[in-house]
Formats: sequence, C-alpha cells, structure tokens
Amino acid sequence: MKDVVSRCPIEETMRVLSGRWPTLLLYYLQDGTKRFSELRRDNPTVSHRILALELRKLEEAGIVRRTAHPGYPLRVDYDLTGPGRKLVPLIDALGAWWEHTEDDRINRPPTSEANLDTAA
Amino acid sequence: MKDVVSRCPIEETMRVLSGRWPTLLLYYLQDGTKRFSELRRDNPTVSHRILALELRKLEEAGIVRRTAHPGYPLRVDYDLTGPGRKLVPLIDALGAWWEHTEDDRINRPPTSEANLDTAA
DNA sequence: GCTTGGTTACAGAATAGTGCGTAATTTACA
DNA sequence: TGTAAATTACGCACTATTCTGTAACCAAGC
Repeated sequence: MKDVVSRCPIEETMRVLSGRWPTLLLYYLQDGTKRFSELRRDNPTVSHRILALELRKLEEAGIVRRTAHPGYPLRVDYDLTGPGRKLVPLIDALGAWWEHTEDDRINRPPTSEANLDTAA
Repeated sequence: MKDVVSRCPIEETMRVLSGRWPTLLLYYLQDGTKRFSELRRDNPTVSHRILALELRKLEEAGIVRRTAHPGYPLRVDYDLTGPGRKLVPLIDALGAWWEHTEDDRINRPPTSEANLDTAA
C-alpha cells in the first residue's frame, strides 16, 4: 500500500487497518495499557521493527496513544484513544460476519439473481 | 500478506479485505452486476492483472460470484453473494467511523482513561 | 554490560505494473 | 466474397516497486 491521498473514508480506514497487525494490536490493546515489550510477547511473530512501524502508523491515525515515561530503562505505554475504542466493536463485527456467513460463503449458493432474495 | 492459516475470524477477514481494492470493488458491486471491463472503468488505476487476482480472491472467499457466459467475445459478470451484500454495511460503518472520529483522532485529546499524565 | 524502545542499513520476499498472446465470433471494407 | 481487424477477459513472463526481516547500533542509568 502506497501513501495515496484519497478523500474516501473507507479507503483511508483500510489504508490504516490493512495487513496482519493493526487489528491484532487493537485486540491486545482492548484490555488496557500495554508496553512495547508486552505487545511483542503477545504475538511473538511480529518483528521488532514492524511492531514499531505499525504502532507509529496507528498512533498517527489517532487510534493508539503513545506515552513515554522519562527515565531509564525506557518505558513506553500504548493504549487506545477514544476513537480507537470505538473502532473495536466494528472490527469484532467483521469477525462475527466471517463466522456467521461461513456456510454461505463456502457453499456458494445461487445468490438470488437480480434482487430476489432467495434465502439465507 | 502471506497465506497464514489462522483460526481467528478477524484475521481471516482482514486477509481478504486488506489492500486498496477489495473494499472499492465491494463498493462498485453494490449497485448490481458488473462486467470485468466495467470494473476497470470504475477505477482506472488498477491493472487488469491485479483486478483479476483481486476478483478471484473475493470469489474464493465467497464474497463475489463470477458468472462466465459461453461464446465470444468473452463475457463475464461479477456480483455480490449473499454474504457479500451483508458485508457492505459493515464496511460502510468503518467509513462512518473514520469520518465521525476525525476531530478526535487528529486532536488527540487526553483520552478519558486513568492515566492522566504527560498528555501531548 | 544489562536493560528498553527505537532507528538505520542492507538483503530477501512479496506484490504490482507492462506488454504480449489467445479464443471465436462479429464487423469493416476493398 | 474474402480477409483483415476488433472485441473481451484474462494468463503468462518479465520488470519495477514496495514490504518485511535481520542484525547492528544507540541512549543512559544501575
């Protein structure tokens, strides 16, 4: 995904949420504040670099808030902003859609021609 | 995005919807059946190869139905399946979220949570 | 010298775009 | 009347672009 300036809110949203990590991070941040290292432990397959990049992207989108505490060793907290928390149920709805439509998606039923709702 | 087998419905959904085109195609297919060439005209910046790949991905996910009419010149129709149509309002909700939270995301207010320290 | 959060440099993987080929029928035109 | 050209929805091979991972390095206090 390139940085394409679009005025379409759906495109903008997808630009931020696309990829494996954004929704996963949303998920782990639901419970509350997490540190960088905690998020790494939460899902061990994301690389150090990519986690930092993804978190920055979410921060710039206003979904995640970054709080750096002064002093060493470094300590940085991440949590969801208000908009970020509002986003969570929408993501959950997508997951629910996937689950509840599984049979229909796999069996690929005749799908009512024009507008005749034949089922479901 | 690699092909990662996951049982998480959110990950599965994002695997299908990630990228610039899936949601756009959903958008253009809302109105009804479209031919390949129409979808290309709808958004001229997608290459024919990618459009074909994206449509196939959506078809395999059970979101889009492909109907090839025999004969030449070739004629292929695409439309949304039942699950595909159910997905549309969820995508719209994401767009609405983006729009309605714009101020909050950009101004980054103190985020009414417990941690009331160093707010930017 | 360990810690934590982050950045940079480089390499390798994945993804996207370009142009050519194809099929069978219709149309174009000399 | 014969033939060349256009049409549609791709597949394929090749190239260009972008993304991701790995490893090294930094900061400063303990």
